[in-house]
Amino acid sequence: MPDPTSQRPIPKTSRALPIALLRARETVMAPIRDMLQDAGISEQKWRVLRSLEECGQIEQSAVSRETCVSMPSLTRILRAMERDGHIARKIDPLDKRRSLIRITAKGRAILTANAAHANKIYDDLEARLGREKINKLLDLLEELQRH
Amino acid sequence: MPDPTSQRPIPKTSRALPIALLRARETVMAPIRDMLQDAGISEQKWRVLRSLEECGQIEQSAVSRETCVSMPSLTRILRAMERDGHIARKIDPLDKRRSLIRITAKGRAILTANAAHANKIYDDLEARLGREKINKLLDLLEELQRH
DNA sequence: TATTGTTATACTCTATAACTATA
DNA sequence: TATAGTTATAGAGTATAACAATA
Repeated sequence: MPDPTSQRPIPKTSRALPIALLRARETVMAPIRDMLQDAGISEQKWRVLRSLEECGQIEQSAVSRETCVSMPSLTRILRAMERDGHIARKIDPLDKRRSLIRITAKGRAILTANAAHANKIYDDLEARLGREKINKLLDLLEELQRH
Repeated sequence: MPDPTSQRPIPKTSRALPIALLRARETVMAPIRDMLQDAGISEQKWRVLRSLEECGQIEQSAVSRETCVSMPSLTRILRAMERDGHIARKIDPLDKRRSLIRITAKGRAILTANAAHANKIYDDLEARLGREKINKLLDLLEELQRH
């Protein structure tokens, strides 16, 4: 008897998690991209600011994990953000290989300057899908992370 | 009184849909990336094959929408896939601006060659999160698309 | 005039591996 | 030896706009 897994049909793309997650993200990101474009900040930098605001001072590898940006990309991005005064870094005194990153007041100002717009986008989404479903979706996505 | 939306705190990144969707996708994609690497096929080409298998012969703009690949990128990708015999194209006789794309037997062979492995990855995920939760997640993602 | 797809440009991200400094 | 981060390289993606062919 052949391996049953090789006989199962390939699922519809709408029922394949990687594609479904990508499409959903593209949908949700569309208005946010417009916002970030106006603000002159890339998606990746926005995620860095959001993660640092949330986590406080963390090492660069942690920023990489939080933001899903590769370390080589992050090196370049943080260099630009430090030059622009949006983040600051210091060497970890306990382990001089480590670089500790934190958001600056100027970086935080970018978040607050766009908070109202970001909330408006979120409210529009909530009005379309409903708060309960969005929360359920976020719960499931978080659970997927933990596994 | 100030706009109340500007006073609301920025949500945790784990409760922000764009970031949560990205992280979830990175988690799910990790084993699939290994599979595709072994198969020598890019993520984008894999999505093209999956979408064509599902939709039959469709025009290039539709491939772009289905796969979330921009038209300029798709032009390059389809050129390579046509060269490799994985897809075929013909001009739409009813509208000669349109390019109709379909998967070839050789392209379909890539899907079937990796179906067992892909199913194994899916089964592992299902074992961790549970079929019910995965289906609920897919339902919510599909609903997000429709809105 | 509008639309489909291509091309060109400049920029960014990725993957990978080699490298430096530190542990 | 192992780890954190940097650098270098090649490949590929994006956004944008200009363009050709067709409608």
